[in-house]
Amino acid sequence: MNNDANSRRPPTMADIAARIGVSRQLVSLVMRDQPGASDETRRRVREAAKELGFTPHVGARSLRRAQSKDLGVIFAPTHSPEPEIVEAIYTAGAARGYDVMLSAQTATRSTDQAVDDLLGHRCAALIVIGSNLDHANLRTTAERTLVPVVVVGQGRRNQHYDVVRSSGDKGISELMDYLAGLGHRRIAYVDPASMAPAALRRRGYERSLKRHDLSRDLLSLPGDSLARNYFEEAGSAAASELLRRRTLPTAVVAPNDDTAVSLLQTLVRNGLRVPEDISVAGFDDAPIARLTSVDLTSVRQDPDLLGAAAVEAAVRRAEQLELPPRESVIETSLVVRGSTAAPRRRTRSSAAVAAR
Amino acid sequence: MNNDANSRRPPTMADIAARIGVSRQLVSLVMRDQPGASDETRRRVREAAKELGFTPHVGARSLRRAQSKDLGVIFAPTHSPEPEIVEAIYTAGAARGYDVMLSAQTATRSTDQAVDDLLGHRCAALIVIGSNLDHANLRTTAERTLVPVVVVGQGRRNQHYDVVRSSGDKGISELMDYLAGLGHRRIAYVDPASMAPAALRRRGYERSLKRHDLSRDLLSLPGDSLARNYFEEAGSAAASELLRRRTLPTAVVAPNDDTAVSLLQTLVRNGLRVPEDISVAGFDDAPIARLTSVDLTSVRQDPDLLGAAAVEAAVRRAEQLELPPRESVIETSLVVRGSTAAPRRRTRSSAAVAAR
DNA sequence: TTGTAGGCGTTATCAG
DNA sequence: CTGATAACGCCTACAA
Repeated sequence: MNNDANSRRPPTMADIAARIGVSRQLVSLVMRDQPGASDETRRRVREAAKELGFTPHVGARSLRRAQSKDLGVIFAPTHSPEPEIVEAIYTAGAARGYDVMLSAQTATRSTDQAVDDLLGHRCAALIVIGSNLDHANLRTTAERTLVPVVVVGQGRRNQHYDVVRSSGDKGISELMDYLAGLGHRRIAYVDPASMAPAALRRRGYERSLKRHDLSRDLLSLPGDSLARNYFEEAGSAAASELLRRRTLPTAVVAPNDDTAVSLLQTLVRNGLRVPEDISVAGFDDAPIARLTSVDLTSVRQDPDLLGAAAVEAAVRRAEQLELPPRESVIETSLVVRGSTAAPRRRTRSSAAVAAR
Repeated sequence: MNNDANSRRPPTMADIAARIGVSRQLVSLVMRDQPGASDETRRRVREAAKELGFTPHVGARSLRRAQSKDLGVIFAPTHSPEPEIVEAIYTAGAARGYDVMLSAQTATRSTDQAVDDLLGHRCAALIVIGSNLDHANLRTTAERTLVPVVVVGQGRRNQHYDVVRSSGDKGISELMDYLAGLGHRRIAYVDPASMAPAALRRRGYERSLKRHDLSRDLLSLPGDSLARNYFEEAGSAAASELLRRRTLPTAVVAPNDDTAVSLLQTLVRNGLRVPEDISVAGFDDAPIARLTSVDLTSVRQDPDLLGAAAVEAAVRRAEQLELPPRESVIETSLVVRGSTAAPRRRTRSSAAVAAR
């Protein structure tokens, strides 16, 4: 009855046109929602397309079209806030009429491979999320690309690519203001040495110390940010270091939630109560911070806003290539949860630890 | 010196050919590593390609080529084991000469949209990871697709699409054997009602009860698996229910790690010690289980094997469409960590809870 | 080893 | 609204 098994060729616009007796270009018009077809014809075209299971060939389309409407996105699928930003990019892109093409960056697949993949599809712009490339590499990439590049999460304003990041310094400052306002006088800060956006956040801590006349208590953790579970191990290590002390700070801040949660859990497992004995806060407001069983105070870095800003930057320059790249800074906001509270009057907590 | 700002057109094979004075087809030959060009010519072509920043237009290529070498992958970027499976698919696909095209499934982007996206690129096969579609929908999708569909993580053998899943029932059985072997006689099981692969895992629990002559203790949790943090909330809710009891089981098993970790944390926050007072185990061996501060015993569901099996199924049917779909079952393995131990002789733990 | 010719499915232009 | 024609960049076949 049907064609044989080898008629696996997907239907084309010509097939639709033949089926309902109109021209190919009319079908094309309808598929693009362009004026020039009657409502009745539109209906018949759409109906036939559905019956045949027609899907436009995007390769042919991009071959013919002058300009692409695709945003290429490079991301690390298993790296904490990146998938959320990707979802936001889909939403923001759709709102501006852009499709999204994903390309993963993994242990066995370099950023350059992902770039070539997306360039091969002739994307209108590239959005690179949390790349492990440094500025020199990113610059080289942006130069060979011919297409605007937007870097999300790291970097500073420069003339080669757009930068979209959150205001980590101000976010940490606000968190410190809140803790100091609660009465905390000794606030420790965990610093995972090899984390790209960490420098900015630490600056927020350092400046807050002066503003509130607090003493500095920096726990610097070495390591490789690409190593599996680096952030979590940094949190555990910081907790262990604290637990070895005779007196504890009344609060600890970490520049990401993975580290903060790991720190918090290690403290709790060792008999401390949070926030009664010690307050803990993080950065990101990652899903893990929102768990009712974690309930971590954190500085929210809105993935939706980051994604939207990245799309805006990409579209802006895709449509006007001569514009210079910009830097977009996304405001953070403090999310107070149950892991922080006013310190106790006397440092009974440290006594409790010493007694263990 | 150079062309003007509007010469943003990416270089083509013709440009390369013109530059070094050879024919376009020779360039094509070289780019495809086909025989028919001298080594010297090859070198010059590659050099010119690099200088010009040439990237082959995959749209044009797919338009011309008879068969595609792309695997389309549909996944939910923020859903726990999926990104890891995606990474594995990249590796396995590359080993077989296939590229990977990703398309995300989000709260605002349906599976069908992702399917259309990938079909538009004329992928050779579709791999659908953890879709929220039921069998009827998946079947309809597979039928309209003309291209083989592989479903990862759920479903049973059928004649419309391939199924690649892990042996959840056997995995849970093995875990139960281990716990019973430690001396546990009362083992509770958390069952998030709306989780796709949960039914199979629960069957493993049920069967183990008979084998070890244990009494059944099933905590059934309602909810919508697409809701944010559903699994975590299920874990917290299960913990709360346990804490209300006068006597506790000596062990609790959950069919995924998110639920198990949330359960564990809630128990710890309420003063129980794990594993001294109660053992907790999960399923997935997700990264979160490996945190030193969580250290959760779990049933490992190897994302690399799942990804490799999915690629194998996809390639197999892409290259021989007439073959019937198969079901591939990936063996799980028990990963014992610190959250499980032999129960205490007397149920002091329950007394401790009652005293709170 | 190189050249010539044609076509993949779509978009675009222009005259009817 | 249709029909004719061309083009996008690449691949394939075949002839030189």
